[in-house]
Amino acid sequence: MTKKPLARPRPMYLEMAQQLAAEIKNGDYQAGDLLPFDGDLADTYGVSKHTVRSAIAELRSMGLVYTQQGKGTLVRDQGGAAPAVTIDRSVQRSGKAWRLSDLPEHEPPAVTRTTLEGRVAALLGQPDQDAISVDRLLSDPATGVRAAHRMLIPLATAAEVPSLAEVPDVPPSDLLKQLSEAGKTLTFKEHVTARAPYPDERITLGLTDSSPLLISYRITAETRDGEEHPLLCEELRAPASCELVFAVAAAKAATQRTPRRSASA
Amino acid sequence: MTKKPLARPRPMYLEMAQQLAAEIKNGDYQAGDLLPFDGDLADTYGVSKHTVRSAIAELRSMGLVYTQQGKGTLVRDQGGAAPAVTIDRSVQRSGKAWRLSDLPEHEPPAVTRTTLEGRVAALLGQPDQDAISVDRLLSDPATGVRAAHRMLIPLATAAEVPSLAEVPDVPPSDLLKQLSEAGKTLTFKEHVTARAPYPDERITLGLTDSSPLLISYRITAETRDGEEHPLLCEELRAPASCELVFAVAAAKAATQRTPRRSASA
DNA sequence: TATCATTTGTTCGTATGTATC
DNA sequence: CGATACATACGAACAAATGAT
Repeated sequence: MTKKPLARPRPMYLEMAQQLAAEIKNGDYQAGDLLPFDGDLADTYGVSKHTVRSAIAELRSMGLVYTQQGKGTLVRDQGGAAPAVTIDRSVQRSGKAWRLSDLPEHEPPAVTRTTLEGRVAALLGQPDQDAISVDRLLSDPATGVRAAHRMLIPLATAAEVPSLAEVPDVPPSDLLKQLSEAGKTLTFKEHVTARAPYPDERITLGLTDSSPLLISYRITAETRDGEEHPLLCEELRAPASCELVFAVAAAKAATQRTPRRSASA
Repeated sequence: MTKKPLARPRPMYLEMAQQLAAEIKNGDYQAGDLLPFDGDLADTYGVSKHTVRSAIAELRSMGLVYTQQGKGTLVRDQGGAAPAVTIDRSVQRSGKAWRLSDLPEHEPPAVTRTTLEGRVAALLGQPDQDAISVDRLLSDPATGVRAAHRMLIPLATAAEVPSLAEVPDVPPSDLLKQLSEAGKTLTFKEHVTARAPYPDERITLGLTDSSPLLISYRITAETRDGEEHPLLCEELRAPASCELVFAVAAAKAATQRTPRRSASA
């Protein structure tokens, strides 16, 4: 009289999510369509509402659908074709004037003083040193997509170029101009990763679900004595509905030097 | 009798996740430590085990902890400082020889013929055209981290440079060399976004949870008649424990041209 | 404007399966 | 083998948001 565990290799909610995902990508559900509601899906699949919710949570975290309380579960407009917002991370220069393309500010920047720690400290090579932090909340007027931008000016850099610290909440390109006028040759590296947002980030960025966050650090460095010395660090946190675009520099590899310490180059 | 929309209490599980996240980042729990188990946490917080599970699911998707069935919930080794693997996406050139830094292959590449669709088709500007697809599963020997790499050679490009299609499963840098030898001037753009993995991607990439996936498209283009014509598209899918590094080109902005169509530059 | 049905969100309780020690 | 602890699944109740009446 023992129950047959059905010998299913994968959990039912994943099976269900995979099937629904296939149907969405197959076009059975068009973008903007409402998925059948919890109860109906539970009946047709012969499972409980809870299992349906787990499956839908999977679909949501995959970015295939989004849900609105009181309305239903809607299929995302995803030919996978176009991201909601394209954030251009290119750097342009004409003489000592720089041009960065950024989203418009949503609020006036907040200037604070912080201690460098974590990934930022590692990238700047200045753990436990102090820095001026300029925090901005950016917003794309067309879509309402928000992103958080933080410009970190280490005190060591401000000591070299004091004008940076006087009015730190100017556009980032102005800071680059001041560094150029101080005689520095600037290079740029971007470090990109992703993670799920923290609860407070979900609020400030206006995220409805826990879809991932793109994290990008732009390190502005000067090349001195053949070595790169980091001067500034910008941190950008944007929802994954965005796409970051980089114009990649094709460095000349005449001299074969590999100063990178990365495990896998 | 109007409703106060402001004083909304946040859901308990989010509150709990935020507090636990703060404690982890505060150092109350060290890397490798076991979190108190469901039942104890439920008692101390005065909630049900189900709510504890929701909170822990949040922490897991944030990458702060990971769980092992039968063992417990462990705190990730994350000073937030160093990513597991740094993937160098720089491009180096010496004459007509190119050098790309890639992870070692885990299996011999699989060559198939596909039709361009979705984001890749949009980036190449060739919807519904055919292409040669070379799929590789990369693996970092030190950490075991895996990544999926796909090189797409549109038939239009193969028609211009037939040698590409003859042996497509050579290292990407070899393809660049052939393009260079065909007299083409190459430029590179990377488009980076993130999303949660599909179930099959979780399997092939060996992911234990649904932490995000970094998606990067590298478009190799030639500049002809002042316009960029895409030639190749590489798709890289890597777990978010990785970090992608780009050396950003500082383009000269002497002529102010903005051919980008992006909504928010 | 207010009410109401619909649908998702959150929380509880409970039970069973399964991996680890 | 047994205890522990996470994973999955069912059922139920109420809260909150939405849209229509």
